[in-house]
Amino acid sequence: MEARRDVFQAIADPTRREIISLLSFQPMNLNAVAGNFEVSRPAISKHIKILTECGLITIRQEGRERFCEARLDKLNEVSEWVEQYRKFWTEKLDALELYLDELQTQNKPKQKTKKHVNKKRRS
Amino acid sequence: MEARRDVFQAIADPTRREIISLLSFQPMNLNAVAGNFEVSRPAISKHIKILTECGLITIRQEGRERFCEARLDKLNEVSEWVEQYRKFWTEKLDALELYLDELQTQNKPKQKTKKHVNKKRRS
DNA sequence: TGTATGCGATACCGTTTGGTTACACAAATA
DNA sequence: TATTTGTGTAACCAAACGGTATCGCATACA
Repeated sequence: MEARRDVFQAIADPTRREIISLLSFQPMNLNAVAGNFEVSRPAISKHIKILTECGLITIRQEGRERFCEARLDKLNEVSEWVEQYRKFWTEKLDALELYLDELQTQNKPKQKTKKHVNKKRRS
Repeated sequence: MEARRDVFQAIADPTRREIISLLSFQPMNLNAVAGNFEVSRPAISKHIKILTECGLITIRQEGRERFCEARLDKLNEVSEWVEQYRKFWTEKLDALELYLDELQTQNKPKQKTKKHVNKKRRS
């Protein structure tokens, strides 16, 4: 079970993405994490190990319990890789979006975003 | 070789990420793509197939050649998934901000935060 | 027409993945 | 002290992965 271990490979598995989601709310010990899934506890333990190996979560030992905490800054690597291609899928609609943005700004000029909205972001 | 086939799994392989990079510059036929790698042509063919199956590239047949074109808008799925966690790694102030948001929510429960805070989620 | 090219498809192979059951063991609890 | 709880680990398994070599077959070209 030793191999290439990077963030891209770590988030490829849907169960691991769910674990990340869970832990983004609050740290949990391993059994608590496992309680949210159908699969066995050792299976989750392996996923946790993988996530730990690539730095997406850290373990804090506390007595016999091991609390897992999300370290989501490692996702920045994925973000940067993806974002370099954003221009390939936003370009066409940029004009429209700009128009909509300005419309919104005119209507509600007071609304502060405070969220680094990452400008273009279409679904 | 049939299985789960989604964008996350597709970009997990470094060779496939390189193929995406190549094709983001211009469409190329399959042999041209394969020419950029050490591995054999059938191996690249398989990668191309996987990328096609999850919509990251499209094939345009032209005589006996098959031109591969990147359809990077499919990366939006990855982008959206990652970006929902951005607040966990961008600025340290974000934690404070989240805290303040929740405080505000408690004080004025009517004010919608638009941040899906999602406390607990145990089953 | 004969030959070279571009590529799919198949068969095969070793390794990795994601899962299981079973056991071991320290820490917490009764 | 006896027992429950939280977890690691080992052994095992089927399937998927990433690769290869090879054959076949249109299409293009000499």
